[in-house]
Parts: sequence; structure tokens; C-alpha cells
Amino acid sequence: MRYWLMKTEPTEFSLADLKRRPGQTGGWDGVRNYQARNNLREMRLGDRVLFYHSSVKVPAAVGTATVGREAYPDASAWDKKSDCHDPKSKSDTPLWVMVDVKFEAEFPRPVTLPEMRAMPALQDMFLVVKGMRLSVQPVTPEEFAAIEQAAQSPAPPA
DNA sequence: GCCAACGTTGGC
DNA sequence: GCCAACGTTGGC
Repeated sequence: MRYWLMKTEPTEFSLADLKRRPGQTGGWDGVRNYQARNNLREMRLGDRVLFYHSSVKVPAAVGTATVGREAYPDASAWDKKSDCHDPKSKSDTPLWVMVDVKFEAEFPRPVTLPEMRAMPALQDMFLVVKGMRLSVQPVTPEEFAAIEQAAQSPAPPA
């Protein structure tokens, strides 16, 4: 099993939104970055996903999800009315893919970006080193566990 | 195929 | 709202 981090703006699609979906499952479409797409293709059923909220006052990991369906064509790329429309994507060779994710758990408290930056266990984490511009990132089992554990513990003093 | 210019992203 | 970092584009 592999571990991932996926970024979303909660105003667009939050963890609470996912939880409210039928079957608590939602399609993760709109990824238009090649490196992120390649990560989507690597995802396997049951892989675990850290759910990260960006572009808010305090960016944070807020919970977890699992991969409910492996990569399949992202139809929004062909939809001329969609913000995510991409004329480069031809129907015979889908350029962009999406996965389905299933709600797993909401953390007892958010683990914030500054907190993650401060955690010794996360000094080599992709998010900490390279930032959040890549919307689908790999996470090591150790990093994933450290963040889950932090979420179960009291927040550190600010 | 390189690289400068440009646009976008996201944290602050 | 600003700016740094990065991905993408297009001219050569």
C-alpha cells in the first residue's frame, strides 16, 4: 500500500463535502499537471490519502481518505464549458485522468503547515521541501504515521 | 533541445 | 495584495 497527499481548496471541495457525498465517495478531477497526473496513475485501490486544505488562513492536513477507484479518463477535460477544459486532450488518448476517493476519517484537529514544517519527522517531506504546488504528492509511510499521530495529540503551543 | 519569458500557484 | 517558486510555452 502506498500513501499520498492531495490538495484541495475547501471552498471548492472540502473533506466535509466528501463526507456528505453518496457512499462518502467523490471523483477527484481537474488535475492539469503532468507530475500530479503521473502520481494519480500510480495510485492503487486502497492506498491512503492525506487530505490537505490549501489557500485558507491556516493550510492544514485535515483528515484521510482512501483510493476507491484507480485512474480513469477525466471527462471534464473534454467539456468545453468546464473551467478545466483542455483542447489538447483527445478522446482517443485521454490526456488527463482522475481517481475516486473515499472518506476515511476527519482528524480530531487539523495538523497545520507550520506545525508540519516544525516536525523533525517531516524534514524531508515533499510538502515541506518543495511546497504545495504539486497537488498530488507521494508521502512515506513514516511521514503519514507521524501526521496521523500528531492529529491525535494536543496542538503544540503557537 | 535549450532557455528566456510568461503565467499560475500558494503561502504569508 | 505581494512575491517567490515553479511549470509551461514558444522562439530560435
